[in-house]
Amino acid sequence: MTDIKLYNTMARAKQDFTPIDDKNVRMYVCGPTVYDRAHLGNARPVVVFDVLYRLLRHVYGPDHVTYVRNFTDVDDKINATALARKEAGAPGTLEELVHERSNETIAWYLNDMRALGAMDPNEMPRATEFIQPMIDMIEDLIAKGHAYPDGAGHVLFSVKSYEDYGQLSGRSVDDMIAGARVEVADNKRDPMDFVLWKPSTDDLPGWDSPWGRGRPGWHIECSAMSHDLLGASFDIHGGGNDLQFPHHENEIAQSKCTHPDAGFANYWLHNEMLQVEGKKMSKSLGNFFTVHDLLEQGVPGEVIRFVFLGTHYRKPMDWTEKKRAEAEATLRSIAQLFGGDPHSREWYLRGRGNVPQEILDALSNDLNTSLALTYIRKYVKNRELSKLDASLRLMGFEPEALVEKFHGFEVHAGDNGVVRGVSYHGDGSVSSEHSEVLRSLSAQLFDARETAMETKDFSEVDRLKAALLDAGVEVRMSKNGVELLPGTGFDASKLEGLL
RNA sequence: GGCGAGUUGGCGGAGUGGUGACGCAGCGGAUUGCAAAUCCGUGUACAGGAGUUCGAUUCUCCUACUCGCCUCCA
Repeated sequence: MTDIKLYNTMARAKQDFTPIDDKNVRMYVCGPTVYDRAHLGNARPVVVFDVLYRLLRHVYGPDHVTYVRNFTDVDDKINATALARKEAGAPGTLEELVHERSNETIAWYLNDMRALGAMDPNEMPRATEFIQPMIDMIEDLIAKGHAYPDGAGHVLFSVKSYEDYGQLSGRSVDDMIAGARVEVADNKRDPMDFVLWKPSTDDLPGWDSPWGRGRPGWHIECSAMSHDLLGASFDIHGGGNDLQFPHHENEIAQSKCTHPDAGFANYWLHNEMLQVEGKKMSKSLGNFFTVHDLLEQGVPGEVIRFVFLGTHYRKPMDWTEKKRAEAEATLRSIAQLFGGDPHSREWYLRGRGNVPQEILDALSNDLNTSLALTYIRKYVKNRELSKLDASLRLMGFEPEALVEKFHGFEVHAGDNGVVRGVSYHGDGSVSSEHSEVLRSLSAQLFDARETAMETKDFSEVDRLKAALLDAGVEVRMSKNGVELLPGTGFDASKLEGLL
């Protein structure tokens, strides 16, 4: 069995991964707050942990891994949208409108993430479905002396009651107070105490609780949901490193205090943040965009995934136009390898090959996806289709989809000594009308070239070629034939009048 | 101010106690009517300083710089 090594934030070291139960490897990843479209940064942990999920399934078996990723659907921004809709005259109660907004953004999220090749987790719990377990947990924390109500509808967690508080993020409560950037509130016994439950006004969603009508704080949901779905002890807990503090620290405090004898999560994995052209993505810098924006612009999800996997998950990843273009070129070459020559399709017929050990070794070494992609490039270069196919699949790329999306459209005109004619491969991205034009042009260019080879007058050939290039069509000629490949900048209108 | 991460060739990006991937770009060549594509070849890189060592880019310390978190945030 492949030995997996993972960098455990808790230990600040790469460790051998040993699951609690190798028949049920359990992973929890903090999911999105579903108030709007997922931005590109939201997609990084999804892709990172999707690779880990696939690796775990490969190593332990697809039926022996449980992956849970939550949706946070208790949030003021969701409420604000719902309230605005209600005020604009939308039918339904506020609760219904909140639920409607969450449903809407969850559907967007799943569509976008699937476009990136991310598998759906086994469970995708919503915070609003786990209010009672949260209330139960809060009551238990109060009973054990780790939390206290303030009498005004809040319940707070007492960080001083948990001596290991700060272990994950390497901070001490005293240091943080010294940093003096903590919110001062007179209902807190300690400035670092955080909210488990807070009151809701009438215009906010709320649930009845022993402390009055209210809603849960942010951190308690993950403690409650992971416990319900994975148990008091599970293997991996993941998320972006911005969640390390305070979110994960607080989760640990809540869960460990509720279940003092359990280990909660054994391995804590954190991905680094994403940047755009060297800068943090932010609305004020004008470099903020969603996954959906990119997809709409015609950037295939596979390209986004490929770019993401090119950088190790624990390093900041810079999304740049140049990387986008390089990834697209690489995927195109893969597609042409699989789809270009019918003879190469024997890879379909031979069945699935084994994943090369070097790929497994790379991924098992704390998800060295960048190194794995290096091997993938090597397989492309050496035309090792079986290895390439198996490796791509493990990393979440479907060769069939790559062929369909990136092989694009090409026209061959030529003479193979037996048959003289025109063939083409299309994926529907070029209309049939345009494909007819291209087919005619390819035949015309081939004939013109044959003539020119005898007369040595290449003016007509050059005229056609220049016009095709201008229209965004790549032209490849040899004595065997002509290939026309419309590229991303293909403009069919520029071909009018050539025929 | 506190905590943490990082600094590898033109760019991106792995990795290692013993001359150092890979991709892109560049350069040279083959090929091509010219190109494109392809193929072959090609690179005085490991922030600076000190230390450990037979030997460090890889380990330790210091300095500089960059970035993140500390507030909703993946």
